[in-house]
Amino acid sequence: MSKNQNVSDYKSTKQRNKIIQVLQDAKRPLTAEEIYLLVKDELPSVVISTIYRNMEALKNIIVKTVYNDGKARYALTKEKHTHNLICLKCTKIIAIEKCPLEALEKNLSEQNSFEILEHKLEIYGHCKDCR
Amino acid sequence: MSKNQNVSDYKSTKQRNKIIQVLQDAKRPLTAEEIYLLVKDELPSVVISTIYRNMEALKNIIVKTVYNDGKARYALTKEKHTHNLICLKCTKIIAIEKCPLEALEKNLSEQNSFEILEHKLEIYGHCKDCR
DNA sequence: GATGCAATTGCAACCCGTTTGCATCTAATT
DNA sequence: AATTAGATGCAAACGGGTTGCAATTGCATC
Ligand SMILES: [Mn+2]
Ligand SMILES: [Mn+2]
Ligand SMILES: [Zn+2]
Ligand SMILES: [Zn+2]
Repeated sequence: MSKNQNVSDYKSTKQRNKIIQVLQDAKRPLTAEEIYLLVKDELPSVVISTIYRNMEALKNIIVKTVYNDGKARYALTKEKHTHNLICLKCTKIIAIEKCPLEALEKNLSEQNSFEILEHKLEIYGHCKDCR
Repeated sequence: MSKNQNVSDYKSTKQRNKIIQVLQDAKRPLTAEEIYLLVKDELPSVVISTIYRNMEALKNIIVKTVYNDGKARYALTKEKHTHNLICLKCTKIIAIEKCPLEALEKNLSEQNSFEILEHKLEIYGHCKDCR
């Protein structure tokens, strides 16, 4: 713990700042590998464990979702959260702008005495081109 | 391919039959490890790769979902599909009986020209005991 | 019931996304 | 400039899942 009034002991490093920037610029949740490659463009010496450790360090502002391919995706919490239609044939991903659950969470929460903090929703099927 | 009229070349083995029975008796989606241990009670020589290979062989009647803990859960498709409220503190799992998406899938499908085959929904938060 | 053969299994090695120990570096405070 | 706790790079380890291979078994055919 620090002796002063700082809320956190987190330091501002070039790796961490670039990671946040990459996530801000992202149009969809990114894998650790994707973040790693984008950060590496600017900071060639970065390693992937730095990405993972920052996902943990920044977990208060990041939402993590493990897809069915076994890889986690990371996105900034403040970014408008979207869900995806994922094509099982061509793996194309179509973002859904409006979260279909928003309207339902209140009821769900009350009926089950459960404080809902986050949720994970992906929809799988065949896209227009693959039917 | 077989020469006769069989729809599939799948054999009925004691391992496979027991795996299906375990899934039928399950009250919630099970991990490969959980299935393995339950099958092992009756067939001590079974190995976990047999479980995984059967999850693949039986994929037409099984739905697989990878949770945020990185482990996949397996359930029979024909079983009433449920979703879970998962407590982030005590990992308790509360099943939701009615799928909140059913009502929305039709619209979603039409608006995006996407044939929806399955979906994955988990909700994370704090349960009554952990708030 | 014996034969033939492809599907299945057990076993061990492997894969790959993620985590961790440790020495070094660096941001931030004094 | 000195101090020091947090952050990084690197390499090794972890763990859920996969795979090559030889032996076994279900099942169709005789
Ligand atoms: Mn949502
Ligand atoms: Mn559903
Ligand atoms: Zn497609
Ligand atoms: Zn709880």
